[in-house]
Amino acid sequence: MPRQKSKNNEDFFSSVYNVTMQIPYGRVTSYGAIASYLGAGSSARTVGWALNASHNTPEFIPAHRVVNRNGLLTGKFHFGNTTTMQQLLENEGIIVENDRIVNFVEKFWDPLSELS
DNA sequence: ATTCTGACAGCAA
DNA sequence: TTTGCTGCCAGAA
Repeated sequence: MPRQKSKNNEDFFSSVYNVTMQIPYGRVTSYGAIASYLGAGSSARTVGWALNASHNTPEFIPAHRVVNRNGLLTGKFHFGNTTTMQQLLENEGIIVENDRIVNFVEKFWDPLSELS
């Protein structure tokens, strides 16, 4: 049961990466869900900030599977081209329309429930 | 140490 | 329904 806020072997960033990398193929989650799972509560913004730095990590972070609570691809501008994120999602069988995941509820993957 | 900003979320108009 | 402001946490200058 992860509850350690600070003073952990893993930084907040690493924790975010760890959870994000565990998102199953063809599934998505939200910043708030990750923040909630990490115990950050309402620090969803920080999660996004961490993913922003994910480009600096040697590991591949499926950040395209992380969207806001509305299922909007708010971070698509950080993938170089605004179409990259959508392409990646559609490649995984996720329908994206108007920068929004259509069947977001079906594809939603909650670390709180799935990962415990 | 202080201030600003951010790939969010929630609520008020 | 859409727009805007506020709260939240962590990092960079």
